[in-house]
Amino acid sequence: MEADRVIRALSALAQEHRLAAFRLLVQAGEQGVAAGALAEKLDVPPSSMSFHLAQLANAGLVAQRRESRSIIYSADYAAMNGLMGYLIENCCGGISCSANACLPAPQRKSA
Amino acid sequence: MEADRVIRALSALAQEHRLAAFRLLVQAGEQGVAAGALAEKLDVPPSSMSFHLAQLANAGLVAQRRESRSIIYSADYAAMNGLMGYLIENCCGGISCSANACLPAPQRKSA
DNA sequence: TCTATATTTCTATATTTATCGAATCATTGG
DNA sequence: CCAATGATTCGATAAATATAGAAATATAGA
Repeated sequence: MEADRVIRALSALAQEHRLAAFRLLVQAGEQGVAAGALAEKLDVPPSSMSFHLAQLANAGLVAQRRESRSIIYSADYAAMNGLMGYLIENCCGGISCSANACLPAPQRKSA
Repeated sequence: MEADRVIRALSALAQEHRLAAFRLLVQAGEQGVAAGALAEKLDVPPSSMSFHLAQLANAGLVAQRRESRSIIYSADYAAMNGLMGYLIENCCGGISCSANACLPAPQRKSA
């Protein structure tokens, strides 16, 4: 994942309603949630919700599909993993490490 | 980590110079990097750099310490892990999973 | 086709964020 | 104490983002 896309993904998630919407989608899984249902659940006007969902889509964090009159949004897990991979991949001076192990020696849990 | 703090952390990282600065700090480790050195490396005026570093600090992503006339910044790995943990912890409907395993069944690498 | 539903796009406005020179503050050495 | 260095704060402006009503678009059913 390249820097520009990472920034768009981080910007997309760095907003109250979008972070909440994304988490709902992550929990909903592939089945997804309709735009209107998200708007209602988050108590946001449809036009505002649409604006936010467009940002998440632009960042590649969510996919959308039409189902009858509804537009169903769903989380793109690969993009989420890619984002986290980008942050992880550059920690510890390039040495690969898991999310819970990239602490420098003196800060490890065991210390 | 609570939602408000997560949003501040994501906002802090969602900016070209700050993302670059944070990555330099992550790679530098505990030793850290002086504010002026970061400004020079990123080719950003000192006052702008200071503005950005203050945001990273406010989000809890970096620590700062004075060393003679310099202020040394260093990445807070615990905060970074906390942020990623927050994103991971809510994936897959609450079932705990690692960063590379939170794909729904039909989207797994093996499929 | 007409109407209702679901969502998006348009438009205007309010708010937040980024930029950077100048002034200020803190520390060190002479 | 004074001058030099490293960094931050102030202030003014530019740019990006958020908000939400109104209008437009797409689908479905009577």
